[in-house]
Amino acid sequence: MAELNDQQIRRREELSELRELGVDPFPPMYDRTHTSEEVRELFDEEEEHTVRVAGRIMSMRKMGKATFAHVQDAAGRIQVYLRKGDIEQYDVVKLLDIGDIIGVSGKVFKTRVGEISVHADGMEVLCKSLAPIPVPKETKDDDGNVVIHDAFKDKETRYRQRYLDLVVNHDIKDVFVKRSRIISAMRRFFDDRGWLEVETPVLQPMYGGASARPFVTHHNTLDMPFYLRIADELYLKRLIVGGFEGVYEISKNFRNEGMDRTHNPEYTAMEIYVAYKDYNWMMEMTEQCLEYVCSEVNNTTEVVIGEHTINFAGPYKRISMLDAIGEATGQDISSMSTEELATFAKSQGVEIEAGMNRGKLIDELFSEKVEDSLIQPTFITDYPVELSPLAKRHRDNPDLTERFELFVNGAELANAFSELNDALDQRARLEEQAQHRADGDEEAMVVDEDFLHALEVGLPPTAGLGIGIDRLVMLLTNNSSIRDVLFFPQMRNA
RNA sequence: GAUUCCGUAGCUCAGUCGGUAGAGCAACUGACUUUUAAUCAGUGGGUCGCAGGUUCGAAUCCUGCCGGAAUCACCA
Repeated sequence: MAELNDQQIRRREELSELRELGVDPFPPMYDRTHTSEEVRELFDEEEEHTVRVAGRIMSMRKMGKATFAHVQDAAGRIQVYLRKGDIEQYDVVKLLDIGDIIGVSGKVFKTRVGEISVHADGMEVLCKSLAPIPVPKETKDDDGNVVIHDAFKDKETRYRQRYLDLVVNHDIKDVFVKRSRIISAMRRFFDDRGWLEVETPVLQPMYGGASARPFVTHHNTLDMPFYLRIADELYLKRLIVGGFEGVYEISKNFRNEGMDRTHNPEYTAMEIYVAYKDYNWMMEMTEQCLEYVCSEVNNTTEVVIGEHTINFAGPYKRISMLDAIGEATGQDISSMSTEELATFAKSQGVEIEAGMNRGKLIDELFSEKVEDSLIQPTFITDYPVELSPLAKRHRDNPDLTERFELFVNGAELANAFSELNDALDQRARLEEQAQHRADGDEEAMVVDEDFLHALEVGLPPTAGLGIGIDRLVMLLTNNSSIRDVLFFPQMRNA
């Protein structure tokens, strides 16, 4: 442990002094009757109310024989008034610090300046805080807005010590509460339709369902490698093979790739598979789901992000990938040869590398020319087959797949397709992936024989959808960094 | 991976032209029984991210490294 600073030393001394006064600085429980919010609601000029509140001291004004302190609980803050004579051992009050957790019993009253407070007749230390916390102070300006002085805003410390961030910057709790509500609203939406929430392996002997590099670990007893899942797609489809007709999983996935403001090595995805449905049906379901979730958590389908107001009310614009590129470039690329496409892509500012296939070129063109402009929710449909090894070929064009991605605010939010259930086609496509892998593409998929066997047993027509939960939370809470919607974002060792 | 910026007391920050470290809050001592950025008087607290270099002298200039942020690239 690092050397103690003067404040840590002092607090340890106070701990001993408390014990000498016969005070247990870490008692096992406190019988709280009201939250800070309930106390404020309870106040009545006519009738006197007695309450027991508890929380962390966030500010303190000691005045010799009386002390005012603000105590913070999950609901907010309440001022307590501790006066010598009213409290059995006022010496204990003198030993209190900002950060200590206390319980206070007493009568609810209003101070001279009108703040509802608790006039203590008893005070118990519930946890002596041994490490000082940042102490921003709040004032109100002439318009009544809260002004925070010396805010605790160092991003690194806030991410590394999120508990401090949550204590001090209590507003940020709202983001995480909303995150929780988003997930539970989505869960409610699926449960109401009779689809089953399931759990599939995080540790997988063979990874699949996406193109990404995995984290590898090792099982000692079995003496074999395991991979942390990059997706749960192949397991969920096995469950549809098994006869479930609607399954979903809210899944932590792990991808051993770059980190930036939209990527964290572990992140949350929701994947759902529904039998006898196709991607057209899935687009409607996605619209309904997002509209529902958004209005449940924000009481409106509109979200303001930067300079844009995004509306999650359906229906969303639908346009095929090739048409979207056509609109953006004024050029119909659907009948171009791969060579023509490469030349055209280059003319549009795409960096061309040797070995880029038709699908890759189209994808690059799309990223370069279209993606950023997709602000309102937009379904981009019918991706090239090379880009979509797990998606069913399009009913009208075997070079394309029945796939869509949903773009919002210039970024991908969801990915879905009519699932490929032709086992022989799936084998051919995975073998092609394996060839890419052999050629050095570390993100290409591997051939999963058991998954192929499941398809041979038979997967009914099925629609599947994946939604990036972190990105959805970012959109609905107006945050531009994934780190701001994760309690504990991954950080390099300090 | 590239570029730019940042790293000084527990927190927020200042530190000029290179001359040996400052403020507010927090802490400590004293006064104060309705304060609320409490007030008043006083005190202590620093490996200036780390390691080198230049210099009589480095928080300051140079190089490398560590950590962070932003932008870009990569990532269907």
